[in-house]
Amino acid sequence: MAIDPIDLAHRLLGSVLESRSEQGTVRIRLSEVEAYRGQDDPASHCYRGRTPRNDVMWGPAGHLYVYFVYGMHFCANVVGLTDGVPGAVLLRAGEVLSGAELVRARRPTARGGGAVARGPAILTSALGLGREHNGMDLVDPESPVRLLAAPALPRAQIRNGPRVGVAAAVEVPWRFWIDGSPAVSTYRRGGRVRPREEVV
DNA sequence: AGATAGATGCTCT
DNA sequence: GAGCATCTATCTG
Repeated sequence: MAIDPIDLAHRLLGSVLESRSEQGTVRIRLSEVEAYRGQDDPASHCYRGRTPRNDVMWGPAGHLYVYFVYGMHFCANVVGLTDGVPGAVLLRAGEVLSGAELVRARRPTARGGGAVARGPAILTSALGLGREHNGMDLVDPESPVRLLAAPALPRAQIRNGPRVGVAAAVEVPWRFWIDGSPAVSTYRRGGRVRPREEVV
């Protein structure tokens, strides 16, 4: 199977991600995603070639790519690629359809009270995903984490704009979200803010 | 609303 | 050693 990350991003919007564990089941309807594609995309983890971390992004498609960032957060992607060009779609936000209580317990301080998961690290922890889920097949019915595909949304309901939180290629408009959804992360420009130089 | 600082550790150069 | 596909609390207007 081959699917371009941009097409995958469209298809993911409105789809439901289900995560089962001993603690319970959480279902989240995706409302915001962000596409990354290829070794010529400076913002992609694949920019400098294949490494142990980004290995999953080379396929197969439909698997989960989970990575650790900023020393404390995990982010989750769905792998999508064409013709050996690696890629993935970052899951940024969604509405909690079931398991809101568990979501609250997993991240008590997050805004939204368990009804929404705004922000990739919040969404990932809401689903209880970590290192051990990296590479899982989301299409396998036996998998504890599954993607329940929904009919494609009408294009008119989909908006797109610049990516969030990346220092390179910010202008690439590959962030997609459902128009009017309450579960969309607030835009923040990428890269750390440099401290002002001392004036002598 | 917007800006900022701090938390914290993996990954690659 | 530098740089992160971030979040939250705590300011300032």
